[in-house]
Amino acid sequence: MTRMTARRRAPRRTEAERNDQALLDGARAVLATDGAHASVAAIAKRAGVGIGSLYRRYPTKEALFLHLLDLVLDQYLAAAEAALADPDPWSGLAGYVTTVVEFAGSLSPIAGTVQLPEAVQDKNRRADEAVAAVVDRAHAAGVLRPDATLIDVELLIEQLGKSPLIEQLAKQGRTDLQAAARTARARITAIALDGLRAAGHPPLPGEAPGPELFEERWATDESRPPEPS
Amino acid sequence: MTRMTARRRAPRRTEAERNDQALLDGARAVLATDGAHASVAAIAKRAGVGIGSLYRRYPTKEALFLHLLDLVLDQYLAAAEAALADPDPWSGLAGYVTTVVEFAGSLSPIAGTVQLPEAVQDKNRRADEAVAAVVDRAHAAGVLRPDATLIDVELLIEQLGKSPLIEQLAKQGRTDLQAAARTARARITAIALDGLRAAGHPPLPGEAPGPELFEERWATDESRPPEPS
DNA sequence: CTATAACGGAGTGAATCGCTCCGCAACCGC
DNA sequence: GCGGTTGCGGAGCGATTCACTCCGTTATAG
Repeated sequence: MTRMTARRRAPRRTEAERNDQALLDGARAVLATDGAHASVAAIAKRAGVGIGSLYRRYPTKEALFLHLLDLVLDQYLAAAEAALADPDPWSGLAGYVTTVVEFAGSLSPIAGTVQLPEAVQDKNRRADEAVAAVVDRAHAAGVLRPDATLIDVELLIEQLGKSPLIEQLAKQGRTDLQAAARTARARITAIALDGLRAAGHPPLPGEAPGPELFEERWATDESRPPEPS
Repeated sequence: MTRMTARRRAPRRTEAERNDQALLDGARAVLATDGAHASVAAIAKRAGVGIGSLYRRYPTKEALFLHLLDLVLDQYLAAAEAALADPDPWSGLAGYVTTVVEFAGSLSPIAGTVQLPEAVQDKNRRADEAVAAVVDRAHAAGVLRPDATLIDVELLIEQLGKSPLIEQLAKQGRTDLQAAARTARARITAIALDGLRAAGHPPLPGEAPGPELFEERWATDESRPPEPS
């Protein structure tokens, strides 16, 4: 092996970084529209990048998804911290929900398909704790309806994050209607938030959902069929 | 295979009808979980029916979907009429939403993929008129918040109808958690309905969504641009 | 018994997938 | 200039999956 005397200035570093960002953006967009069946070819084309370049940066499709997932978890964390920084417990929570709904859709398609490394699971846990703090504060301040649990809020976010309308319009290339579709979803989010606010609402039906609905979604350990080499 | 001596008068006709129903149920289930990529093999297996039997009844996969779509539109219509039959405008609307959310998810995957025959378009229009009447009555009675339009309500239904959680659990075969997931969604629907009720809510953000968001979704005639590659 | 009709599913060609491989261009130290 | 290195795009590969066909089997009717 030739030995690397010193780390030289990478020649086309800038283009590489730009490509990496484009790849991540493209992956997010294609994942949102095509779901779990998103193909690497579609991602590369969307990013304006060759397939070969994609595979130099990421050894596999799954690695790209995991990296993307990691970045999205950072967004979750940042949003939760911003919510806690808001002096008003309600507007903190409401802002968190509206923010997160905007980018939550990319994740769910790969929920059951990948095995999470320890670091990502950790980050996931930290994000959960942060949003739990936001919800707890809202509960303590009496601005969030008492019968709505943390799980309810998280499920609501996930439910609103994945918009069939936006996805279909994106798939049809109707970029002209995209903005209208996003404000339409913002209105629906506002409606849901009004229903989440403490008021004289009738009690919610059924049992409060348990945490297992969330926890077991990413755990693929035993549910994943063993892969023989 | 085992000889069916015990079953005496089991004419093939009955089995055929039973198969047809099983096929439709299976198609609905698989469409809900696999989306537009649902395969005929999966549908047949889910229905416990051979592929050959499927293709004797329906000349093509699309024909099966269209038949299913027709039946679902009947459900929409029936739900809207039941809502109008309810003497209380609010509980009529609320019941409509909760009912429709249960089965709305099956449709959206095939929204942009098929060309609708005239009869189905007609039925679609009639269903739209019926739900418009439900919403109008609620508006007139002052029980529905005035700034929420018919389109808002329809989009809300579509948004809640497609549940990533339920779909993923179904895909993983976690039938044990399915019931919990459904009640969880019912709670979220209840929250949204509380936010839809007339009260001192702050005004909804943005412009009210126009009808084009809905109308142009099924129209595949010329709106579909020839796919450039 | 034979004839008929509905059955299930292996098989088929086409399409698509993740991924590899390689020729080419941009940039480096000299 | 020049050789060497690095990143680039995409044709092509084997594997997989798709919608659909075809046919041998099986239960009922006459």
